[in-house]
Amino acid sequence: MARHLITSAIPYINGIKHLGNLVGSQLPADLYARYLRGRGHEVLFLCATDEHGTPAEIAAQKAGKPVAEYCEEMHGVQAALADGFGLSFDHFGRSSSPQNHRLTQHFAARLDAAGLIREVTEHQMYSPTDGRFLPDRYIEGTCPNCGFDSARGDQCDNCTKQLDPTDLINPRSTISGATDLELRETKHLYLRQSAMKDDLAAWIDRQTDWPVLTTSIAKKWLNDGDGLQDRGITRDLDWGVPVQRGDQPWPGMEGKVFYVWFDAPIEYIACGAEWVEAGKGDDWERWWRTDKGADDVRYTQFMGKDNVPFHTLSFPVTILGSGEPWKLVDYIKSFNYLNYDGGQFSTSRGRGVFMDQALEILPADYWRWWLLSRAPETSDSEFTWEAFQQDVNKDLADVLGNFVSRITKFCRSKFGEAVPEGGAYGAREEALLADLTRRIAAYEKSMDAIEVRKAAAELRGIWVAGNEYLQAAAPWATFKEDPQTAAMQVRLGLNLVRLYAVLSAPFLPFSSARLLEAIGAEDAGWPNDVGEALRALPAGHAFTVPEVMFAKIADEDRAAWAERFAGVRG
RNA sequence: GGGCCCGUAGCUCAACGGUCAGAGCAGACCGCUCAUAACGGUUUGGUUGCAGGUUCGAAUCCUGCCGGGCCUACCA
Repeated sequence: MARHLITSAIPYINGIKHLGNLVGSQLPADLYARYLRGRGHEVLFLCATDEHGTPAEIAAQKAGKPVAEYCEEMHGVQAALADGFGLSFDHFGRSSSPQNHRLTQHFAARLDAAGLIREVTEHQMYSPTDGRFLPDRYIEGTCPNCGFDSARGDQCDNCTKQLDPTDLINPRSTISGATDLELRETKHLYLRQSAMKDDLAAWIDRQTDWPVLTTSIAKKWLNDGDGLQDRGITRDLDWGVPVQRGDQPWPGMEGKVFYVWFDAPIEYIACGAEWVEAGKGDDWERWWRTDKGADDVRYTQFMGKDNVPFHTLSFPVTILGSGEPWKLVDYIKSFNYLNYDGGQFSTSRGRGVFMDQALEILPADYWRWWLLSRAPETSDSEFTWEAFQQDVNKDLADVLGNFVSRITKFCRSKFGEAVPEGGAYGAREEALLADLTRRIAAYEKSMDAIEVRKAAAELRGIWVAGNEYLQAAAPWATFKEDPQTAAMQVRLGLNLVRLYAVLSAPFLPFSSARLLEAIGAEDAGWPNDVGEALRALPAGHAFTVPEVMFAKIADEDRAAWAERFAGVRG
């Protein structure tokens, strides 16, 4: 038994996430956490909402609420959706928690003491009308290069030229439309990432088993142009962690907060403290401090590719630069993007399926299965309703659901609703055991390596093996000549249902629970020995025939949904 | 502009220097009738984007070209 710390990239607070966000971090992290728990390992799986930054303040303003109240509400909404998808976080925290405030300020003090923070005076656009400094993206104007009239302050979407907000002709605030923007002087703290470039490079070079996606992005940032740049870690905002050195004031930084990308990863750690505070655990440091028991912990992070620089560079600088024995990540699993029907998911245009809508139209396991079995591991992948319908109907309804249906119903009609007695294994059964043993080992290997699509394919193969067995054994034919042998075949088939429920639980937790309940299984332990696992339900054991496990998606539904989610959400 | 990734059967993907390039879906045929008209078997289908090169041997390594995607540091 090993100890596994797992974190999923923390979702931003300003709205409901779409399926692309879900499959990029939280869902695979949950798959891995459930699998490891199933194997009997000790797991701490943490996630939280990322609540600071300009977008949160603006979203709150639009909702007509104080930002703290808005965040609390949205945290509740996201927590409920996470629950709906069966995301089994040990704790779902908040980056705005007091624990994170304290820890973020603590790290800042340590980094400052280590000489890794410097002050920089710079000029930024300020909007008196909005009463705030505006990030480059919140300023629009006419592109000096091509004349496009909606160029953003960081880049022109029309000619792709990179811009500085001061380059724009007739700049205006995208929040209020105000044009009375002025350049103001302001002072910020920068994290001297450049000072740790060599340490980071050496650390990345040692990670030979990480996904190419992860290491290539990290190396790009390390070596691009003049190398790793220092990064501003403070902002002129009201909502956030106040800039302090530990619990001491930071002269010159009054009224400023830490940049959300500085405090967000620290929340991974603070979330452990929240977990204890919530009464769910009693010692978070044994997961996070290598001097307090975290030496034997394996720490795995999950994220979309856009998050990789912060997890391979900025956050490790925070950890290493502190000079304290915090647990550093051991493995980073990153994902590409899931596109929607020929384009990108778009939150602003309501294009694609969002978590709340997904749960309205179908059970969570449909989404979990499809998203995970087609996860964008090696390249971007695409959601289409045709593929979704076809794959889900085939894999879940026809292969798994129908297997459960045919064996339970056959037993009920010939032997009643209890596991039949009699008969003994022959060559066919021994071959099945050998086949399953091999397939389960392959499944475990893929899950251990977090090769999600491969694991799904192997699980499906295990389901298919059940149908192959029934076809070959043909208990409906055997029953006429040799009821004892038919009883043995049916008993084996019913035990396969229990085995499938156990093996499928990481992918299909809700369906797995339904199956175990229907079949009346008391033991849902991972099968260490297949032969033994297939004797778990003894002769005479009562069961019930479950309702249709997976109703098929009809053509009319598919067509209606395709239209409904094509764009423009309320 | 720079960098990275990808281009393999109609579709989604696997093989990452070595037996006839594999699997699922879709298609065709056969079988079964327990089952959600479900299941099983057989089978059609590929000069592995193009052109060169290295090698006894290349989908795999190198060069160039064509096509697609992503990233490029003040959104998070």
